Amino acid sequence: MSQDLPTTSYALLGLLTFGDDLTGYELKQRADRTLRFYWVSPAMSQVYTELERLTDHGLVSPREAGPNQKSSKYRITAKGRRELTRWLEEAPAGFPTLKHPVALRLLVGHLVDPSRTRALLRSHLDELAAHRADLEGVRESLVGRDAPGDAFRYPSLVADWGLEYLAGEQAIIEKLLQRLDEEG
Amino acid sequence: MSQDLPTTSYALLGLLTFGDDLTGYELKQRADRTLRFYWVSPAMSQVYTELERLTDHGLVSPREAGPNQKSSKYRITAKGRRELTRWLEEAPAGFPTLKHPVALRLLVGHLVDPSRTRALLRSHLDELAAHRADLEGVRESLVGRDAPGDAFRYPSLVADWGLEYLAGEQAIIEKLLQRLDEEG
DNA sequence: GCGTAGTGTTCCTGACTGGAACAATCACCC
DNA sequence: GGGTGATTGTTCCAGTCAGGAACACTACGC
Repeated sequence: MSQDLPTTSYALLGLLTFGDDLTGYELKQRADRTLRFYWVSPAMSQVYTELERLTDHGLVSPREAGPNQKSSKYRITAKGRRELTRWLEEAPAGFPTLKHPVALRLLVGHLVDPSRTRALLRSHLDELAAHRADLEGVRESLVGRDAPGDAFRYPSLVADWGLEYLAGEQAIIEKLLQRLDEEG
Repeated sequence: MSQDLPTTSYALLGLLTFGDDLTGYELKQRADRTLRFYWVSPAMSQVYTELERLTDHGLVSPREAGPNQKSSKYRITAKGRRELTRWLEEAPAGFPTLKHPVALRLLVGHLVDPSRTRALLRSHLDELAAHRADLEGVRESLVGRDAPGDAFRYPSLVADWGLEYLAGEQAIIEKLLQRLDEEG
C-alpha cells in the first residue's frame, strides 16, 4: 500500500479498531455518535462505497451473515490494522477545514437588518447547547466502557476536547452578541 | 430564483459585495485571505465554475477586459445582491461541519506510541500559531479600510471571532498535552 | 391485519477537490 | 539580450463525496 486512501476510509477503519464488528448501518450510527464532532459524518451511501473499497484492499473482511443475522458485519483485518497504523505514522495531518454557515452569514451582515443577524446568533447559541448535550451523552457512554489496550482513553480525550471547544464557541458568540447590542 | 444555489456560490457572491470588481484569480486570493478561516476555500477550478454559474443566472456580470487588462473582472449585479439578501433571510444556516485531521488521529491514538501522539499535538500547536499570525494580519488590513455602508464592520467581527477561536484551541491542546504527560 | 418506526442497502445526480497542463507577463541576474 | 523562475490567469479531468430517492424486510403496538 504505497498510496493513501481517502481520509474517510481511515476514519471508518478507525471505528472498527475498538473491538466490535459492525454492519454498514451500524458503522454509520457509530460515526454519527462519535465521529461527527470532528470529522463530517459520511453519508450512508458513502459508507457502503468505502466498505467495498476497504474490502477490495483486504483491509476489512465481511463476516458472512449467519442464519439469524440480517446482513454481514465487517471486521478489520490484520492488514487493515497495519495500514491504519502506517497512515497514522506517515501521512501528515494537514490543517482542519471548516464550513461555518453562521460565520459566513455574519461576514455579509451589512446586507441585512442587524436584528436579523442577532437572531441568527441567538439561534446558533441554541444549537450549540443541543450539540453540547449530545456530546456529553457520548462522553458518559465512553467512560463506562473498557476495551482491549485501554482503547477508549483516546475517544474520551477527544470528547473532552470537543466539549471545551463548544463551551468556547458559546462564550465567543455571547460576546459577539453583546458587542452588536452595544455598538447599535 | 426559487431554488438555492450551492453555498459556495453565495460565499463568492458575498466577496463581491465589498465594493471591488474581481477576476476569478483575485476572487480566489480574496477567499484565501479572508474566507478560508470559516469556509473551506474553493479550489481554483471551482471558482471558475461558480463564476460561470453565477453569470448564467445573471447574478454577476463580467466587465470585459480593456486593452490594459489581462482578463475580465466580475461585478455583482443588482439581481445578485437581491438574491444574496434573499438567501441570507430565507435559507436556514445549518450546523458547522468540521474535518479535523488531528482529532481524527487522536481518536485512534491507541494504535501508535504515545510519543507520536504528543508530537502530533505539538506540531498542531505550531500550525495554530502560524494560522493565528495570518489571521491577525487580515484583521489589521480590515481595520484600515472603509467601504460603503460600513461594510467592513462584519468582517472585522468575524476575524475577532476567528482569533478567539484559535486562542481557545491552543489552550485546549496545551491542556491535552499536559494530561498526556501526567497520565503517562 | 395494519400502520409506522427502525434496519438495511442501492442508485443517481451534482458538488467539489486536487492536480496537471497550458500560456502570458514580469522581474531578476548573468 | 537571454535565460530562469515567480506570478497571473484559465481549463480540463478523474475521482471523492453529499444528499436524496427508492426499495425491502422486520418488529412492535393497536
